[in-house]
Amino acid sequence: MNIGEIARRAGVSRSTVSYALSGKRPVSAATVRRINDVIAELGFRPNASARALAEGRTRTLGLVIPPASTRLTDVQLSFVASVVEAAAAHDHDVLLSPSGGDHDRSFDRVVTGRRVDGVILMEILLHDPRVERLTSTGLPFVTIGHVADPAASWWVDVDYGGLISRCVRHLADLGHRDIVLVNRSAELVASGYGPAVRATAAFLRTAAECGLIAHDVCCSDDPAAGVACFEQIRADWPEVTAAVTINEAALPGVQRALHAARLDVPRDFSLTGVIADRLAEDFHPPLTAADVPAGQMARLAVDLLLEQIADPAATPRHALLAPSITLRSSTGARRSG
Amino acid sequence: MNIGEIARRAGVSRSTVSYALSGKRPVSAATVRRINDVIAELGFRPNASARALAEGRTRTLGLVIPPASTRLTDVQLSFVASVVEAAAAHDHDVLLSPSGGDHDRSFDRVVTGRRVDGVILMEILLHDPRVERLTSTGLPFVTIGHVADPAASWWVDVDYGGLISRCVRHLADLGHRDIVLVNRSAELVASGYGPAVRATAAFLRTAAECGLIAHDVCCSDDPAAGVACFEQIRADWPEVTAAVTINEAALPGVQRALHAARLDVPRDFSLTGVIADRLAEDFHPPLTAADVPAGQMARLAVDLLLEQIADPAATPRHALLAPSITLRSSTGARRSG
DNA sequence: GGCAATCATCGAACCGGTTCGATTTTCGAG
DNA sequence: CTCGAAAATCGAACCGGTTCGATGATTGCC
Repeated sequence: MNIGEIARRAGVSRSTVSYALSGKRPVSAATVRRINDVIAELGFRPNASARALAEGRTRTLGLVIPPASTRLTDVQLSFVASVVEAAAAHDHDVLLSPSGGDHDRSFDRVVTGRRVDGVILMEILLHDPRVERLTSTGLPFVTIGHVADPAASWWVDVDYGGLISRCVRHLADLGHRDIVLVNRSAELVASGYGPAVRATAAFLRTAAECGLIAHDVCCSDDPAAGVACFEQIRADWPEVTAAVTINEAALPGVQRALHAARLDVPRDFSLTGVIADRLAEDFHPPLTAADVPAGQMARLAVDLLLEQIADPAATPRHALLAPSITLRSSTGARRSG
Repeated sequence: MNIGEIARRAGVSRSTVSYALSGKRPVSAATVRRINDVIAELGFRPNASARALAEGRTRTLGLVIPPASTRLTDVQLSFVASVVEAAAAHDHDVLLSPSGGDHDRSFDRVVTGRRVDGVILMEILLHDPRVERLTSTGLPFVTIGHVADPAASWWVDVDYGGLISRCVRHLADLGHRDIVLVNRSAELVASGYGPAVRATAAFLRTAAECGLIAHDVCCSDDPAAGVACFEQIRADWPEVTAAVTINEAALPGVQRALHAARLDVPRDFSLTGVIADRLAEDFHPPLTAADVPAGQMARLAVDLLLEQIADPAATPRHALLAPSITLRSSTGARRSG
């Protein structure tokens, strides 16, 4: 069923059907009704490829996700789902492309084949080759996380630095003197993953400002690493009384290690950081933490991208989200002694 | 940059460029080289929409996922990522469409707008309206999970029934007499979600065959529900010594409840079921469980779908996976007394 | 050397929409 | 009743590829 067939049965030209459906030119009420009747009877949906070809846009957004090998975290997952829903709300579809590093076919196809009108790039690095490729093709894109020159590009990010600073001050206020940052994996930090890098910087700076003794460790994104990491901390720095973390995936392991060491939270040890609400509430006890507002970020990213697609020459816009820290039960005053 | 421009610069016709690139007709070596030189210099990627329009296929697969509101589980997430990678390996892209129930715009657009060559449908129900819609449009599709008439359609599934049976027999062999099934949410069961329904049936049947006393409870997909559910089990049926579960999301809660009740696994209580390897190994102690092989299912689903797209009239094929149960440390003999 | 078979290439039609300029119809004002 | 403007509709071009039939250039064979 195509527009020509509809036109024939309704006794009008193809262009009239097109105008009747799009409303871009007036069509008499009688004709519109006749066309609608035919469509209602036969069921017609314009061919998306033909429309894309004619209009020069696909009404499709690309979403570049980390490859399957990199285990996706819970937050990333809900981000993906939210992007799809936000796009759907604007009558757009989402094409997925797993891409880690430099080149890969999927990313190529999506970017250069005009399959999408714009791209959302997850998990970018401070110096990301994909950002450069996108820039050189002129395809509109929004990054999750920002790059070296923030003013020149479109992005949405969480203010990891600010949040970590507030976590540190919170612990300082509670009297803690020796604290540790449980970061994400060493590879991510080494490759210049923004949140990890900025968290480290803010952590060390703020700790110094508050006169605290600060350590930081990297930890792979899985529970087993969390156990090992925490045991290492206890062994190397037994005087540490509080931890700040941005590593959600390691949390179950940290929980187990705390338990194995017979440390009560928050009586013996305080724990806080940037953790999705869901996970923070599932912890025992519930964690004082800053939420990662994945849904909100997804909607913002889609909005920004559509805005950029509508006017590619517009001045880049961005959003730095600073969710508030929710006080729950995992932080408490250091026990004197 | 389009094919006409390439043709002009290479001094040949558009069709010659097309044949040179596709190899569907012989082109002289000299001409091929000239065309390749021009392309190398200017960079050309055929417009995907134009190609789709001309060829009548999009080289894109649709993946219908549960909506964001239904929190996606870890397995589902890795399934999505694996589908995208498997499709990419065959030079296909993946279009995401969140859809729960009956109608929704995204599903409509994807299905009726000829945006995709075929569809993979996750989380189907025994009687699923979307299956009927797809059937009536004639669009090739593969379901994850199977419907009432398994022979008539293409699907990939895990043999939940068989696995649960084996779990029950395993517990019976260990001497357990009173066991419980921790199912997924009551809503899912009520709506006819295949794995939940088949797990229940197999659980009750096998328990009866083994002469066990069997209970089954539904549990929402989150840790808090897991705690509540387990406490309820202890209160209502204190004689229960082992549980079988297919609810991965509730596991952290079950763990907490076991701990709170001061029950040692497997000394005081045995726990098994269908649980992704990753999660089973993260549990403390590691769970004796059947893996949900999401990656394998994804690759199979993509293979079947491409096969069906290539020959829509082919006899439906399907795959019922029965992963083996990995013995770990969470099941043990019932203590007599 | 002439004729057929083969190879390389071209031009045109087609996929199914959108859009622009032109044409026909309708209607009100003079 | 006529004329002109506005409203409704039409036809054709276009988006950028693929594909088919036709044409011209080579080559092999007798």
